[in-house]
Amino acid sequence: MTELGQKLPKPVAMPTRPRSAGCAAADCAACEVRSLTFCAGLKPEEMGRLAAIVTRLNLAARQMLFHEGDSAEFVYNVTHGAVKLYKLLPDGRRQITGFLLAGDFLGLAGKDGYSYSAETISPVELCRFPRRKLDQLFVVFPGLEHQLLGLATDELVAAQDQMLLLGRRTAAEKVASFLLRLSERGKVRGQPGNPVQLPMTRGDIADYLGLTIETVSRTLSQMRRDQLIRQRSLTEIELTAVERLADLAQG
Amino acid sequence: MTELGQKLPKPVAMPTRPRSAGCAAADCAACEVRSLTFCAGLKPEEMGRLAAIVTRLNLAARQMLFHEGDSAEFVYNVTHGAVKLYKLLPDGRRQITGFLLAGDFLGLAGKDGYSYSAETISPVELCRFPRRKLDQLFVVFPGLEHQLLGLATDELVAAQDQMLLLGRRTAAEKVASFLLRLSERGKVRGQPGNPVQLPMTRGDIADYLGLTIETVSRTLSQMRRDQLIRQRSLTEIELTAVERLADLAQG
DNA sequence: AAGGTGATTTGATGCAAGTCATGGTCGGCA
DNA sequence: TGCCGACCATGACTTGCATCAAATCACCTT
Repeated sequence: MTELGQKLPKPVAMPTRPRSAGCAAADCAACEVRSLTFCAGLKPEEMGRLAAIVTRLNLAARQMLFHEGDSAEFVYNVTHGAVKLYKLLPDGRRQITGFLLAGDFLGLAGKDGYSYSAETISPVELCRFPRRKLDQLFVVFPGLEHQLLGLATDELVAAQDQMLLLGRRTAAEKVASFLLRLSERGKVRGQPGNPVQLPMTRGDIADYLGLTIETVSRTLSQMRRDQLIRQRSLTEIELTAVERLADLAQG
Repeated sequence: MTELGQKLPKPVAMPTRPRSAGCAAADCAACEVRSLTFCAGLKPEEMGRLAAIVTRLNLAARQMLFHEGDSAEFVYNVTHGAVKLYKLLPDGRRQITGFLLAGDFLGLAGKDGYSYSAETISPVELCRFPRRKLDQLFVVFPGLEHQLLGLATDELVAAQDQMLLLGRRTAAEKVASFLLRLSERGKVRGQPGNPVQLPMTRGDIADYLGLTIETVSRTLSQMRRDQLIRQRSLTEIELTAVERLADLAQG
């Protein structure tokens, strides 16, 4: 088990970002990640109605967006930074169910409120939509709900992949899969994709892969010895043998 | 690792069920499980349009509905029997991502086709809808897509629960959770909920919980010794101490 | 009733990953 | 500049679950 994140919500100074990218009410047209969100492919009129209900948020690292069980009043789009979603057992064991990067969506919830807690990893910028008002827009613009169903379906596919990983892959396969997936996600966002950025801690990675910190650390060390990766820094890993890494990931 | 299901698709004689419950074109109004499906709460006109595109299927046990990667041309509602969904690794390791019972929905897929294989466990009756025609109905009846988003959200919540189980629970906690969940699902369907029915094999349970057959068997034996359960038969388990079982499940 | 076959249970043993303990590294701050 | 605390790496050991190997059970078929 690892630290719980809630501990030490050290109030970090929140730098006001000068750049205004994202779904700001006045600026959705300039949003860099729009094509990845449910804001993609909307008509100008629909965009305007969306912009009218959105609130832009800036959060420092290690801030809670909401806790598991909270009534689900908002949905969010991440426009900058990284967020982790997790569930806890009463004794503190933690499972991270996802890492969100720029362009990712969160907030779908059943009748029991949010099914996970959400906490920022780095300073984050978000678009926040009141669920109630979004539901009203669905009636006028069914295409919006269609987009959302598409996102939910993608999430479901990813969740099933993660079940296969958690239930049936070995530690080395888990870590290799994780690095490759992060690399792919970088590419989709127009980033290099090869020196992979790891905004999360080893503890977060462990709780995402169903391992311990020590096993993650040892596995990365072994990959370094096997020349599969090179560690430029703690948060930056170069994949030096993507092909062999992919073989390893598949068993 | 366990048997793969594909082996021995022994052609079982398919009994033609006399009863015509389910979403048969002529009989959606009498469907026993409608309230659990996206057919719930539709207006008569919408029901009629749905009934016009549905095909009723009867399948024997151990039949494939489709394979992972197949192009996703249909979605299904299970009206009788049990279905398992699973993903395979190249070396044969298997993760079952879900068991479907009467009233459950399957077939949501991203652009790469179905993300899992689907195989019947027992004789099964299904309603099959062509995805293309369903999409056309969405344009006319947005409420249908709304229902579907609700179902997808519920599935997502369940998937996150399963990640917590696979990544962080012990073998005993996994089996206890599994039995309690099956009991709850029985209740929702108006069944007793206490002698729990297990239509799947020990191997299926193992591949669902990320364990081996032997560990599942040993864990059930231990629960029997601890008077937590009583085994009426291989497929029927009585929960004799639901409270203690729930404590065990939560760690 | 006998025999065959697959599914389940049980026991013995091994190993992958967890736990415990220690030391190193890095960044922030007085 | 040097202390401090969080994070990370690594060695020693422990253990939960997997693996391997039989035995038993459930159920068909003849």
